[in-house]
Amino acid sequence: MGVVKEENERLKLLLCQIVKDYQSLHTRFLDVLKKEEANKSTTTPMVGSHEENNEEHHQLISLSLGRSSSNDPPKKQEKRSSKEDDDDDGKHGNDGGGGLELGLECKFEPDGSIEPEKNNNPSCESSLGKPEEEEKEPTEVWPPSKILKSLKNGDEDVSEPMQLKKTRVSMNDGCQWRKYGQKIAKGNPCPRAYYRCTLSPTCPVRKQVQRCSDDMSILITTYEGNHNHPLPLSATAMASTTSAAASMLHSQSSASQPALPTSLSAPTASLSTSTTHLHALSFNFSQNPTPSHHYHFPNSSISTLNSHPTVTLDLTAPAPPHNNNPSYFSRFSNLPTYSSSSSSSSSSSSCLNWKKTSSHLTFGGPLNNYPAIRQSPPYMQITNHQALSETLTAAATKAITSNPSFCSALAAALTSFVGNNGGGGGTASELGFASSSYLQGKKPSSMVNPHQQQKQGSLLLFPPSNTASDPPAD
DNA sequence: CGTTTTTGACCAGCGC
DNA sequence: GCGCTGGTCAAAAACG
Repeated sequence: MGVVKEENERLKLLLCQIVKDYQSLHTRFLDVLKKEEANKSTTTPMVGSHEENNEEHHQLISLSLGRSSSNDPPKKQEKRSSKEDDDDDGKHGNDGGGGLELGLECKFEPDGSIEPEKNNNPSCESSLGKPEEEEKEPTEVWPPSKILKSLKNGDEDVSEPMQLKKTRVSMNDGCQWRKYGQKIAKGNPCPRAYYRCTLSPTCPVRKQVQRCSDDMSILITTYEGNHNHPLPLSATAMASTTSAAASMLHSQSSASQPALPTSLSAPTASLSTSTTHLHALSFNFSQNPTPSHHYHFPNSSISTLNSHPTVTLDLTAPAPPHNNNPSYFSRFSNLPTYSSSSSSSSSSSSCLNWKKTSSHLTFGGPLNNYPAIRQSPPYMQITNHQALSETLTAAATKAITSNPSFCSALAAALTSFVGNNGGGGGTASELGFASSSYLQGKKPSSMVNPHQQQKQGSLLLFPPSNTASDPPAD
């Protein structure tokens, strides 16, 4: 039904355009007739001149169609013929040379579909299509083979064959992963991919990658387990950044709701990313009835408003002069699962849904326990927000500036983590987070604006290190 | 030829 | 018990 509706909408738009085109042509035709009448009244009617006028007439009409004859929909020619039924001597001799153009912009493919390179990314604008024709394509699963196929059909990617050939996944989060399964999950037409960490044969870390159903340019990554081996530097850098963020979230949540572990609602992370710049990151903690704490990384935020902690990384908009005003973030707070940046430039959003297992939320993260770092208890107690914010700022800045993927990507995410019990002292067997990351070289360009192809990146949230966490307060 | 991805099958947990 | 769903396995295919 969705597909049919969309097709219907497209046809409606097309019909509107054709009608408009027809009216325009009709007006021009009347003008031509008037001119012709005027000429007739001032010159002696002769056969030769009549033919000449006819020829001119045909030419004008033909030019006014403004479309190549080969692609003209039959309807148009019919219209023209009906207009010229008084001299139907077969004149399809439109020389098609320059002249007036009332082109519809959209090309008709042999199969009847509208050509403008459809872009599944709602935030992308086709440079060919009319804005009103840019409707969301139905969500669709994009296996690599299909992606490649679709890319081959397009012409915009011819200049980037390297990207097309690359089908293997390379998760740029500092670890190496091997895909071991794929499944269509309920509620999301995009398949969920399952990866194992291959840095160590015995590493139990798993991660799941799935496209956001709302914006398929966004990938949602969920980690589970703990690495039993050293992490690469790149992963460590991100870990230091994201663990701090996670710590803050967790701290806030646990501090305010120590006895209600399961009441920590699945946080929603939304992030906007730009194609080239990561502007900043900001953390806004507001919890009733306590005053809000706001940590500012320009244009981005992580907030734990009430029961819906939200992480927002707006990497597109320039930093407002004083965006530590909570209202700046209000648009992102309390969003159910998804929020979109209002960025006028290319942007996309992601929603990260927390996975809830049993009675506790889990997110896993590429946790690194090795060699001596033990997984932190489910609750981290952070008492000095100011100090932490500074640490976080430094860590984030360092990680962001040192890792190009941050700059090119978007993506990112969030989270929360959680313990599996509220009373503290639980088994703490699960700790994690979700984040957005990207599939390098696997991103179907048919789904993104070419200008956005560099936007994907990753922001990984790692569990806090021992230095940033304490045992549960209670 | 070794590694990785794909994909159908299998299994377990859960709700009805 | 049955069906649905999510996670994993493993053989085949694809890739480099």
